[in-house]
Amino acid sequence: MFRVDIMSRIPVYEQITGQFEQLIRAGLLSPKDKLPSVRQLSLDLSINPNTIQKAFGELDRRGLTTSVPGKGVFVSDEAVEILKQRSRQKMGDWISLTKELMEAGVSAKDFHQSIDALAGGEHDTGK
Amino acid sequence: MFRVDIMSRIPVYEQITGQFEQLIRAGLLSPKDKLPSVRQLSLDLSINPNTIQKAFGELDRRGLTTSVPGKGVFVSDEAVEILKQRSRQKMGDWISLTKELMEAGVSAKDFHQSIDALAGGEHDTGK
Amino acid sequence: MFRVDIMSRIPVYEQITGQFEQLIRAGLLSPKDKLPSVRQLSLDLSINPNTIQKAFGELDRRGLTTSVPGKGVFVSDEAVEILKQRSRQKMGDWISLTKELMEAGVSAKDFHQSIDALAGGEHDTGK
Amino acid sequence: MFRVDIMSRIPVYEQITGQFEQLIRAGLLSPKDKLPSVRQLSLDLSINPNTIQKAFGELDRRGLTTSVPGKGVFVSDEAVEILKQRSRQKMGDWISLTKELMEAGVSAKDFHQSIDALAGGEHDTGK
DNA sequence: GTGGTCTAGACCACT
DNA sequence: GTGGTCTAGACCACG
Repeated sequence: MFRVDIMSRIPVYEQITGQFEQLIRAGLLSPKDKLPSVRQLSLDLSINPNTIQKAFGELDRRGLTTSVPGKGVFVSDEAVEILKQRSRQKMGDWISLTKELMEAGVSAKDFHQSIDALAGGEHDTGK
Repeated sequence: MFRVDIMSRIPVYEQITGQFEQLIRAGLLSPKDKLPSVRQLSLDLSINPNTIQKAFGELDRRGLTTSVPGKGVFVSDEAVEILKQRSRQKMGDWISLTKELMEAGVSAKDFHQSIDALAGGEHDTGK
Repeated sequence: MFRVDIMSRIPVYEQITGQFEQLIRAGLLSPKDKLPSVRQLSLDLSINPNTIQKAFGELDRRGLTTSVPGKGVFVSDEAVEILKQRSRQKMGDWISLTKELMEAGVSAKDFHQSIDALAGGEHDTGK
Repeated sequence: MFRVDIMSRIPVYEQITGQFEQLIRAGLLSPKDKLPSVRQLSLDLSINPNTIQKAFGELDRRGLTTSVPGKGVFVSDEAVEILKQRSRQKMGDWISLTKELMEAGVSAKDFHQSIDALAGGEHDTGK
């Protein structure tokens, strides 16, 4: 279920937090669900427990999880809302940036092509 | 040649820097060309000299112009290159951000629609 | 805590930014610390709020502070690192320039004397 | 008399102008003296004539030489004065930079050591 | 209360 | 004439 690439440039703990966020967004992990224990995940991924701990700390700091000492780490009630909120924020940033680039001369066509390229070319250019 | 909208929510001095950047990008203003004087532009646009000064200071800071006290403000030799460089940078940011949003579940179709909306609405949404 | 010399030929706003940089370098002002408000500092130094504003804008531009409208101006998390980075950069420039001057015939002895002169005279030579 | 390093990062034409400046500074080349011809220098250094031409163009642009079509390139009367002027300018820059670094916490001792290192250690630290 | 922007009018140093 | 700085006083949006 989890994949961690030791060789990647992006920190391992971020790879972990990222995947948990995906699971929550997809509804595979819901509020009050329990995350795997630090020890267990550490063994499964062959990753230093400290790194797992750091990832969990990040999730906590972002309000996505709640740590209950002695019991485990649980998805917070507001997790879904927080993720939505963050997406809205980023979408706002994306719109601002797109506007700026348009003023700098980038055409709508350029954007459409880039998007198709990023999406894996599952959309034909003819529109 | 210049248009300033005093009612816009975007600061007047930014409107001015923006238009000068456009002129340089379009080649209507080339390296070593002289910009209008602070006082002259102030009169033409009915804008306080201080505001023009702030705009020119911005252009200077960005390396697009060189101010020579007592002589005037001139387009720098590197202006065009700097603008290109900045566009490249921003395009890179845009791609990263788009990728992130795709991972968060935004579909290619959503992006295509947003782009068409942004390309269609020429005027400021602000105010 | 602050001293501003209105008679100095170096602009007041630069004197202010300089002193804040000193405070940060000395650790008397740490990341997330709040700077005095524009109005308060304006009263304390008997300096026009606009001038303080300009100084704060400079600090912001340099990444040393973060302005939060309605709340205040705060030392940024990266401030210390930025100052260190800038010193490294300037030291590199200094070495290049010194090499160049040596090639142009300036002797090591000349440099030693200049340094002692600069280190001895604490006050501004200006005016 | 001339040495050009093809592998160096600094452009060949700059290496050439640099060496001519040295000769003028040292008095080995005086006002009204004739520089070697483009063809001759090209053969001696095994360098493309265009590169030599570019170097000579630079010297002309800087006012150090005067090209007389059909006769040759001659050291200008003002060459020595221009070089002195440039050194004064650079020395001013050096002083400003040194002051700045001192304010940023670099001690006089640090500077003395750097200078000795750059000069090749021909000056003992004991002072 | 905070920071941010703008106007009006003034002075300086430099060319 | 030019750019650069400063003062005085005002208004806005935000928290």
